[in-house]
Amino acid sequence: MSSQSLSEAAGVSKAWPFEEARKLIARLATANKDEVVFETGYGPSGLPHIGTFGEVARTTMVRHAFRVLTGDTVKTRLIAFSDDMDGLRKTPDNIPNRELVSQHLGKPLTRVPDPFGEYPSFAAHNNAMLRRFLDRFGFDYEFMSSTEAYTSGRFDAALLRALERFDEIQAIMLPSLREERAATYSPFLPIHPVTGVVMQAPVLAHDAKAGTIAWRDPDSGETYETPVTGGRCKLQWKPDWAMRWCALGVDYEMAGKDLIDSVKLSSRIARALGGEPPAGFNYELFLDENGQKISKSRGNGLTIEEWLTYASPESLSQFMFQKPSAAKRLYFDVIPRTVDDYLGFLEAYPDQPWKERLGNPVWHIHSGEPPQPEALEHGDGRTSVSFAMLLNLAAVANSDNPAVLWGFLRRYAPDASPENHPRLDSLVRYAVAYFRDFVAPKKRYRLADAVEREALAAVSAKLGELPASASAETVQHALYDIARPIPRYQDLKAKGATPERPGVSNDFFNMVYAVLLGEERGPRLGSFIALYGLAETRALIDRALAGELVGAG
RNA sequence: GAGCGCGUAGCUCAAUAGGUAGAGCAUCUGACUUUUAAUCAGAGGGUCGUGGGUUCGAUUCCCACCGCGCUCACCA
Repeated sequence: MSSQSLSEAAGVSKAWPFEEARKLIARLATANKDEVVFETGYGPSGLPHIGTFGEVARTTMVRHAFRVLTGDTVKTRLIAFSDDMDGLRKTPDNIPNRELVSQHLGKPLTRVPDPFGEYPSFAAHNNAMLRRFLDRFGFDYEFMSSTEAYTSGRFDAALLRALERFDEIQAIMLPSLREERAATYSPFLPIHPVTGVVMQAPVLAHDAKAGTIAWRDPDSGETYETPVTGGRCKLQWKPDWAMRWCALGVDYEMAGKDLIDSVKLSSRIARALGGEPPAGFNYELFLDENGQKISKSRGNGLTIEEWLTYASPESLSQFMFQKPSAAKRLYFDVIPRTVDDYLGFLEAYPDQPWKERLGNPVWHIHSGEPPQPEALEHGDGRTSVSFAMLLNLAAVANSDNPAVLWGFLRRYAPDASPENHPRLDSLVRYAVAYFRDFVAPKKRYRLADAVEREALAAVSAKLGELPASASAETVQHALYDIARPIPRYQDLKAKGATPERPGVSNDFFNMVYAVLLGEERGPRLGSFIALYGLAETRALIDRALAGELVGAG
């Protein structure tokens, strides 16, 4: 496992981050640059979502693969670019103070007040949300504000170049637009000197030498001559993207498949500006359970908060690593499987040769340093605990208390604890959350009839007599002895059963599950009661007999 | 109209360097604690969408076709 074999394996790895990184190396060979810039962009709404995570996570994987391929001899940067100079198109539905915001329609988001009253502007609020989001996952990035880049003059040279190539840009853009739109299209959008609105007005004239455009305000009829520099104009989206690539020297940017045409147009514009469009690829979109595109407005699919309620960020990275070029359905059911995929890869990693390690998602997820897998030690071996198993266990334990699950785990591995298995503990907590939200609400309790009430009362009385520390075995036998005399539950066909000492049929236990747990099946009752607590079980029986569970279920 | 993705076991999906198809769940069988599986062992089940081509050999590469679905064509 020398570093030699790592770099050899990296050179031929078929894992997609390496394939992407190789595109960059090829690009670098002709570009004569000493650093590589990765970019991810964010629209005006700025609110981070699961796709935001995916794009940054995937870009970070390519960046890391590139660093390994080049032996970290080339500087890399990841720019998180916020389009906060875009005009506010419509008032969002999900904000307070909508009337305040609606007075500023059309202005750059950095000049719209923050409806939440916490930041100097709406854009500042959204940008803060974005950064908090990215920081939460520990992404390494440089934040960049479009407004700041424009007003600081950082884009000035590229803007003047764009003005110079005005006609070339129009020649690229106009054929892609409908006739009526093409008639008024301008790559430059002046900021109205009086109202501050981002104007979509036809350009009457452009003067590359003076660095200005002339345009007419359609409302007042007044004409203005506005410099394209210093934040007094911004560019329309596709030219904007192209200009930014050139100004910032962006080498790599990926985008969703819905942007294929935009990437093509922006790339042509970038060449017209004398630049080379970045490498990158178009990833497939995420679909919901029914194969529909996930959209925030429709609220289908899965949100990142939902994912992180039931599984770790690493498992989400695992999902994002898998085949970006294939459409993936992203809905609740994929979580447990993805988590277990991740755990499986984590477990396989230490024993793999480099060639396979570099194709192993956990190498990419953890930037080449995946953590040790956590397994339970028991007897002569180690057992890894899968998420599916924990979900099952949570249902069996019928508890949303992690300590109860740990009680079951400790029966298996007495030395295990949340302290010495922290990641397993978080897995337990996720499983419990799943139980609480998806299993518990589906419980359907039923009322006990006269015979069942009597049996349960007898169980409760018996539990009252036993010491609180009674073993699972003791409780189990006590249950048999209670059910045995009841004709309804006698089973003469049970193994070892005699007419004098009949066996106990499943019906007894099924009754307990249905009445006490609201389930058709359940845990081995002796074990369950011993762990759940004798007093707690008696309280549960009291509630069941009082009919409280039926209402609650 | 343009650009994609996907068609593999009943279901959900794998198969990263062409070489006799795998997993999980489901189903069935057996063992075991006098019920219930965080148990163990095993079984069944697929002409890898259709038809061609390249090859000693194709689920894999190429072409065509069929089916399902998505995206774009207003704005970002």
